[in-house]
Amino acid sequence: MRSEHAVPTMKDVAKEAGVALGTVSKVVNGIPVGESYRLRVEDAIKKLNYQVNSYAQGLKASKTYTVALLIPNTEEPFFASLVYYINLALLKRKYRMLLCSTDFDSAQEQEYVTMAQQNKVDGIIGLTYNPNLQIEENTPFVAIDRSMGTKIPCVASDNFAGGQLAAEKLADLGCTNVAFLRIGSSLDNEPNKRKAGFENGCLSRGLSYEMKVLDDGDSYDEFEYFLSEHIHDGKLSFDGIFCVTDRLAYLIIKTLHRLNLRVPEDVQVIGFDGIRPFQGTDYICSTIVQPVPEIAEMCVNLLLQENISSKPPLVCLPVTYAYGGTTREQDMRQD
Amino acid sequence: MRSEHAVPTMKDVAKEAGVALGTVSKVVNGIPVGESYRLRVEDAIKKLNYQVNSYAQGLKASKTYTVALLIPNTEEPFFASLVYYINLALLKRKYRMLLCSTDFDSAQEQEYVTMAQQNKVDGIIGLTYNPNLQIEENTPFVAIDRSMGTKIPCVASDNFAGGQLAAEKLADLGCTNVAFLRIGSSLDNEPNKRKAGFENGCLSRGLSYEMKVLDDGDSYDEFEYFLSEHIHDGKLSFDGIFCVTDRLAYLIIKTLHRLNLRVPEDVQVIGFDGIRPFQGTDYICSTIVQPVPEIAEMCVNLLLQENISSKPPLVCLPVTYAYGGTTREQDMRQD
DNA sequence: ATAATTTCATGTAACGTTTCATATTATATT
DNA sequence: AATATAATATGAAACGTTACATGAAATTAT
Repeated sequence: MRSEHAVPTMKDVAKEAGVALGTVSKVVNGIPVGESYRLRVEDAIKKLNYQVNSYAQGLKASKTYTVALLIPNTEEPFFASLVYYINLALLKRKYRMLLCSTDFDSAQEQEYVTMAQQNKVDGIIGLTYNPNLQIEENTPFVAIDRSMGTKIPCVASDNFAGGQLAAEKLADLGCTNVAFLRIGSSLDNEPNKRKAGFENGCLSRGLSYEMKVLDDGDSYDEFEYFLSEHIHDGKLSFDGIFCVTDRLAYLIIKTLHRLNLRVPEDVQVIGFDGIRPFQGTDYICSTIVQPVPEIAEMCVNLLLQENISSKPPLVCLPVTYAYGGTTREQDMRQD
Repeated sequence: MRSEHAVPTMKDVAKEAGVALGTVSKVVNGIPVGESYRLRVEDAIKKLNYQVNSYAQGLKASKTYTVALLIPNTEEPFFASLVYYINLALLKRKYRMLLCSTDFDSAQEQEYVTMAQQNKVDGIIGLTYNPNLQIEENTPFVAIDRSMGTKIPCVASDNFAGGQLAAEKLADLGCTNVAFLRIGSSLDNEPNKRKAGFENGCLSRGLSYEMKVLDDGDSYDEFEYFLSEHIHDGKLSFDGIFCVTDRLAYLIIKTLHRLNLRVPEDVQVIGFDGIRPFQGTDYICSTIVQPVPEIAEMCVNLLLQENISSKPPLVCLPVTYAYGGTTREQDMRQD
């Protein structure tokens, strides 16, 4: 006994329309077919409410139309934004996304790469921290923010230029004595170029600067010590701070308030990423904005394009500066 | 000519191990098989680096092990959190997620439901706003935050209790004259019960209260007018405000600052959702926290469970209160 | 009017699994 | 020792699609 809700197949459509199986396939795939045949098939499709079975297609084509995205989590705003735009770029091309959140865990990253290959994804986009991730030769891979050898293209913001831009902005805003604060992975990744860019900018603009760089395991408290050591008579010796991320900037601003320093009156702060709370129009702090939609589009483009020969090893996309209340451009304008 | 990188199939494994196809299938699926056979197959699998083709499995089983998630976007913190935990709950069960961001657009919601069914997903979890969404009978569906008829289970926080809790907290914190602010869809959805709960709490605690409810299309500015109308001699007539979401609370707090009112000194504010900026430990405001991990787990459970008979029409999960700097529990403790 | 050519629908094979009826081997029973 | 029974490996069929070789019909050329 056939189930009452048996899902119709091409065979059913062919029988209903009185045509051959192959003809139905052609109509479904938009391949030209005699007018009368097309109409009959289209009617039958509507009548039976037929929908193609993408699994059978996938089996036949040995293509899955699925791309895995490896990302530490999907809650931090920058990652959430990447997830959103990459998913969008994939859906636009009729691809779907297998979302793998790795929680910054190397073992889990490897596990997901293996799993992704088991699920026979057509490719992987990865923002990963595992320095010796094993990727199968025949699985297309695009990395975000970290070069993983010449065979794998890497997409990132122009982090060096971003660091430089931050220094230049602080100089334009009247700073003379600035600090660079960083916490996070010391892997050789693209975001770590922000430091060199900032240094470069400080030198070319004659800013005196100090660096405080913490590692992944270090305690955030060291920043508080660092800052309080630079307070004399209630005044901070820096008039500008560049934080490696908006996240850090957010925490530093809180710390500065605890230390009875006002932002931006006593010290101006610039972050990096371009986070806007609740998808609003305002940035959480003055910041160097990463072009997330463009990064997403570029990743998907590189991953799915066929002409492998032309894949560049590193694509750096331009960043911009945005005011977010923690700098003093108003004062500048009043001049 | 066979490609050099031909992907190995069960057939290849069977030949390599010198056993039948069905035996390989059993080993792969963990079905007991003679010791010597198992070992030979396992060796062959390792040697050929065989991985099952989930598309062939899907075709045979007419199961896709894919669940579509319909959600307005993946960037707003509450949604991002749902995406994260639902994805996690699905991966735990070897399911994958087809992420569909609808941008609050009814037409797009319908489009995605249709597309999800074309992709032959095993079910759909949806946080949707389209009041007359067409869902196929045989596609399992679980709704979040909005009842969609008796056949479709709905999972939500206990919004009524949350509203009540907010009123009680404000009363405990010494408020006597409070306001409820809401903006958003006027659909008959679960979150809109926060208002009734709050009202109920105010009545039982003898708080005098006022409500300002705006619709989706309305301008946020009306809140600013509303608040400024209640300022006399620089003092706000409310000493407590309950905002329907943390997002609104965030905006209202900014507005209060613009109106030269201090939070929590002049007026205490409680939000709803439990948003923590940058996945930190601190909440963005004092708030009623939604149990997102539990909501996610419940959705997946309900969607994938076989015994259809026992599906409850509405599951309300308990909320909690969390301090987030915009209320004055310190003052209470100092008593 | 017949032959040559083009056009296009047909239907079978194949994609890589799982399942199930059958065949084979090992074990227990008389 | 010979048969009955249990245990288990085998391999063909089927899932729904696409691609391709085949053949039928229509068109053009002679």
